[in-house]
Amino acid sequence: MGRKQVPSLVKDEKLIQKRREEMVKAAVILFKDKGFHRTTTREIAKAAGFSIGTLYEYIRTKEDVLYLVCDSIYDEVRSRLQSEIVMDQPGINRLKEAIAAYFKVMDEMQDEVLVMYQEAKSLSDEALPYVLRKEIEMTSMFEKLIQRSVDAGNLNLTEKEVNLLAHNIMLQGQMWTFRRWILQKEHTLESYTQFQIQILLNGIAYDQPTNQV
Amino acid sequence: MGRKQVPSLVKDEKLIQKRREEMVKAAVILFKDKGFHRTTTREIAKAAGFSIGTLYEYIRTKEDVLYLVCDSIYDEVRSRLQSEIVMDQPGINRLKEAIAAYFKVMDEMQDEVLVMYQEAKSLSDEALPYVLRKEIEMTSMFEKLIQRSVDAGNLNLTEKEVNLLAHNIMLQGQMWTFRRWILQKEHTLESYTQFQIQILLNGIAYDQPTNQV
Amino acid sequence: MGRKQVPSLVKDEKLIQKRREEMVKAAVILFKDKGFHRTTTREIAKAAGFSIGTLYEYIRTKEDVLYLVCDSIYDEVRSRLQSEIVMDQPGINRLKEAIAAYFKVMDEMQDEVLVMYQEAKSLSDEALPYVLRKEIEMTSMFEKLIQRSVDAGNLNLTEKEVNLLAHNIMLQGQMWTFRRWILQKEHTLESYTQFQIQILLNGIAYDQPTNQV
Amino acid sequence: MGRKQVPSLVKDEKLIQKRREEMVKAAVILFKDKGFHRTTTREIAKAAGFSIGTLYEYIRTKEDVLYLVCDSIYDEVRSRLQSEIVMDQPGINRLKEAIAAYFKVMDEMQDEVLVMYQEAKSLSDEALPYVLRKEIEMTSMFEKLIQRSVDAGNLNLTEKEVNLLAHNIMLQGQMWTFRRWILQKEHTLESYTQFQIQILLNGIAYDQPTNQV
DNA sequence: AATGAATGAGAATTCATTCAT
DNA sequence: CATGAATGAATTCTCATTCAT
Repeated sequence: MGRKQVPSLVKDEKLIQKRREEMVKAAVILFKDKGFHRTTTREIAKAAGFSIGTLYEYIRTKEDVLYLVCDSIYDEVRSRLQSEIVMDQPGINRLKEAIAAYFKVMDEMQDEVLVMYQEAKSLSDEALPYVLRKEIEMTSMFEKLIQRSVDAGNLNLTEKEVNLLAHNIMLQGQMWTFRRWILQKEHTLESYTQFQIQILLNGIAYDQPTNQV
Repeated sequence: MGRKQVPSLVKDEKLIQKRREEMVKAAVILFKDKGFHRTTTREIAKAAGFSIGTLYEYIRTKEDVLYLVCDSIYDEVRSRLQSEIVMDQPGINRLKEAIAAYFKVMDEMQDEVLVMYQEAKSLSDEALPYVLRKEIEMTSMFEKLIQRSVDAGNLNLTEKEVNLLAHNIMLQGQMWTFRRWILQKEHTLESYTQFQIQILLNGIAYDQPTNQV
Repeated sequence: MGRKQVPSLVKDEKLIQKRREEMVKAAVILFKDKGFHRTTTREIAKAAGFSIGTLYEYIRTKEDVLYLVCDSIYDEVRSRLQSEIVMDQPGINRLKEAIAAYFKVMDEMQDEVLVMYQEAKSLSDEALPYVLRKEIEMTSMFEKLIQRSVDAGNLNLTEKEVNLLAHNIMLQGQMWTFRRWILQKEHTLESYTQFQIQILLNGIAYDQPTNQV
Repeated sequence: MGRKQVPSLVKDEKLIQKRREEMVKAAVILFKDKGFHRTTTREIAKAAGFSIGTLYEYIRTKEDVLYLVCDSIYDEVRSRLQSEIVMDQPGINRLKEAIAAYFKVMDEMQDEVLVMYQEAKSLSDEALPYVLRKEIEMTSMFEKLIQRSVDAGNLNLTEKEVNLLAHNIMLQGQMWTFRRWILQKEHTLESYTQFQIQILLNGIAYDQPTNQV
């Protein structure tokens, strides 16, 4: 639901999925290395293991590859996240765990995350909204988690503050990859996670006086 | 100090500076609109008001333009910041004022900031370090401010935490432009600033119980 | 007699004929719309109702389709013409009737005629003579009709003049389709036919003074 | 007046004209030989004596070349015609001379005429009207000549007949090139001209009884 | 210093044809 | 016989860069 249709000349749906996976996998590596614009369609085809003609049996334009890449990365992030997060129980600790899980996924998928956020801007006006929607969906996942703690009386936040907090979480996860060149020199994922959670939550939680997480 | 030399065929330094300013001004607008790769050197020259031949009298490659753009934006950010921040006196309030001033500058220079962070990755391995260094310098400006509060006993943070906090500040400023499509729909710069400062500081300041900024 | 052999991988002659008819029918529509070069073999196959693989079971190259199209149109023109023309009796009126019948067929088969004369030039040096021969055959049909009137003493023309007159008739029929964009705005088929016959014949017939047809 | 603007990146109008002439000259030869679609832009550039890059400094698309070719041929035809036709005096003989002059120009410019009428259909919907208008203009030149003889009482024709007669003349001129493969085997330009004029006029002129021209 | 015409390597995309299933 | 996925040569067009004037 809500996914942009990328037309293919090939009919076999299974095959389409398989080939596109190969294509996306190859493209991520290339995009990470050289960026979307400096990567040629021929390189993508070659790296994916098929001919340029075959590539174009599964997409319409080079930009389609970028869209598929972004789409696929979001799906992967979400799927990994869902397997790590238990959303059944409320509470600050659930939220903390979710944040940590999210940071972990960002850490594991650094290359993909980097590619997605660096190159998404090259999507056409038509494709971009689909990708932005996914970002909003992920953000609202955190909003819901935070809201639960608010509802449970563990946090005292207005709606706008909940929203902003969710954005902060999202961006701090991305920051770990964007600023890897400096952050990952000086911090481990664990220390980074610990401190960010502390900053995010301790200022706003009721049970403050003690500074521990 | 630490600026990459961009060679020019023209001798007159005054003229070089003038032409490059025109060129950068034109390029920022174009890059914001179409991105670095989709902007042609012809377009830059035309928008800057001179011929393609003249453009190449003042740069060596298209990438030089990007470097000059990034360089110039950093200088502008810093210069605006410095005129707003009083660094002579320590204290949490000074820090808060600095953060607010930084957010304000980011807000005023949204287009430029967007261009710089979106396109800097297209810089060559040779030019990139010069730009990253500027980012580090700006970050350490905040580090110093924070450190003063630590030294003055207003904050209790390890060196790594100071570093991370500075990064958080930097990124939150950028986030205001990156996520403008969603943030600026729901928040004003003032409310955004207020809340981010609250999150950043209240969790770590000694004088917590009261939730004011 | 005198038809170019287009090889097929399929043995069943009935089937070959059936498939080729489907293919030609589809191709005429496409060629009329987009021209031979802008029409793809895939489109032809699809419009004909079978797969690209099947198309190539019945032809060797795309040009074969064009040849089959031209060939088929000529056959259709001739067949329609023969059912309308009575060649048994001589006389000027027979000739006039034949011309009118020919113009009528051209009018009915406008699309096909247009395609044939516009695209025949794309035939290879090998195939072209077969098509030209058909044109010559049709021309000489008119030559024979005219010659009969000459032999019967109704017209006074040299052999070369008979030939040229036949060409004029042929071209005036085609002109009705070629220049449809202007002619068919200002004339009906009937008025066009009337006047052309008048021009063609009254100048050369013995019984001139009266200007009637 | 009424000419489609073909944009060029080059500013020097003189140069544009010169290069386009070279380009058209080269293209006519190639188009005659292989047709528009089978001729590549690289071939055109090479034959014109400049690089592919330079070619595209003077046109926007390949189709522009075709338009320039058609446009230039029409201009050439008209200019040659005007230098041969005296339009000051009326009379049947003036008309006959004009027809002969037109046939002569068609004969001299066979290659160009062939190219124009075979390939004009490949023009876009946007460019085609400009070319058709030229055809109409030429046709109405003959209309005017015929009308004069009508006005002078030498011919007795309705307006529609005048129009159709003009079309006949136009097409007979073109026919000399279209059907060159057969006509020019059996006729000289002179005999062709003589006979066509006789057919066209003798049937409609008042002074008929004697069949000579 | 300024200009802008010339260059050609390079990039995306198409499409006739083949061939394994 | 029928299918349609695979192929890659070929084509149009772009654009950073140069250099003669």
